[in-house]
Amino acid sequence: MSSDSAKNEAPLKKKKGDYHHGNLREALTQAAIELLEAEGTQALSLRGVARRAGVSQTAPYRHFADKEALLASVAQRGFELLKKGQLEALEQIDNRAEHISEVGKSYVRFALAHPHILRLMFGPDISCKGDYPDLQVAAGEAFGVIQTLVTEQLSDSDATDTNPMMATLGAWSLVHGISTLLLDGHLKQKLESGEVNVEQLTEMITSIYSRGLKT
Amino acid sequence: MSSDSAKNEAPLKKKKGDYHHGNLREALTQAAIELLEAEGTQALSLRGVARRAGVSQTAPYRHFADKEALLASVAQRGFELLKKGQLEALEQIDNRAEHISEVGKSYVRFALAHPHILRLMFGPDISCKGDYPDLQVAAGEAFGVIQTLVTEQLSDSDATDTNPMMATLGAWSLVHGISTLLLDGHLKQKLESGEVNVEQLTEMITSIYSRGLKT
DNA sequence: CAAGCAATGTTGACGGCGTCAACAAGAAGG
DNA sequence: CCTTCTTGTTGACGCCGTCAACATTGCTTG
Repeated sequence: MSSDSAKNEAPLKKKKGDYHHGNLREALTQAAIELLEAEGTQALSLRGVARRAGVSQTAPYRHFADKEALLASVAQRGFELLKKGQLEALEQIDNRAEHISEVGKSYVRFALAHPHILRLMFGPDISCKGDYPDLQVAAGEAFGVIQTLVTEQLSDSDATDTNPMMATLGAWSLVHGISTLLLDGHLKQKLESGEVNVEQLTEMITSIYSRGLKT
Repeated sequence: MSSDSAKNEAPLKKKKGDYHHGNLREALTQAAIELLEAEGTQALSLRGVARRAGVSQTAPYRHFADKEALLASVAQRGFELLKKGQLEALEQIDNRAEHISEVGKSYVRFALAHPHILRLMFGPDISCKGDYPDLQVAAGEAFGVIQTLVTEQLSDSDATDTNPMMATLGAWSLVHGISTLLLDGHLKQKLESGEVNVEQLTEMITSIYSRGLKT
């Protein structure tokens, strides 16, 4: 979005001696993402985030109601990034029939690239997602990408008795299930036994589902 | 395994004045399950578990290396319970073609009945599952049930080019994805918009996948 | 049956955490 | 310049997981 201009109006690190930071909310979110990707959810503390941003332990409370609110901000970034990845993956494929597999693979790719963020986006660390409207909007938009694809695929086929929303939820469940099982290490050993890599697995599985949509 | 005999050799609550408990490992696991189901992972503390079992805060360390080891014990129970539910669901259905949907529904039922335990079973709270052999065995057995079903279904059809292991992983991903998305509240609002309940959704989606297996 | 030893439970302490109340420094507007 | 609001700091509280040191109990072996 915004590249740093010459004036440097939004410092991400506080300069020593400055009492006011200038853009602490953004800096905290960024610091949280970095710590999260490096250490995981368990190791992510509000105090640690504050330290990394160079402020005192209670400074975050001027910008976030509590730790969960900061996590929600991170999760929102996650959904935005996920949507972006999906759209980019789609741009490169013309054949409509391959769209579902392609967006599935980009979903899995995102999960493997940002495991901790994905868990934050979906897990229980943010107990009530309804409390964060921005987060809900971002999540809804990412879902919308899948929804469009599945609906297209259905209208291309002759399966008029299949509810588009239900079919979408199925596709989402499928790629989400692959992703979370992968992250938690439940698929790794089984993949090795079949000499198949993750991309191939995703391709196979989404194909099976996609085939089921056409009848 | 061992049922309590007349002698009551395994008290689950320590009697006041008894220095030794007799079966603290079991009692702690049970206490952890109760607290988990009542309050969720976030609120589950080792000290709280010890309090509920009526022992001091460090007593658990005689039976578990650390908090994670206790959680692993709970997760193991979860897998055993899941497998049991799946087998029971299967017993009641003769028609082989309905088996996948049926075990899928029992998986989702388990998830809704024990959300916190399911998250423990799969989530990152137990960081390295390989460290707990009993847990891995239990997880493997629950997976085995799905594997048997999918392999049966494949051999009933004429799809000889589909790898049974990959098809199994797909089925697992599907029901696992439905379950976790449900738990985290991502499907609820979408279900309402389509006036469909959870059982129906699971039925529809597993049917789509199952159909894809037959071609 | 007694002595000793291993197993099991307790007490007290340490540092880290999330969060709150009280205070301080700077910015903004008259 | 003086007031007032925003933003950041200090210090404290009660939790947490975990460790070391100690106490109690029950089993084993002579």
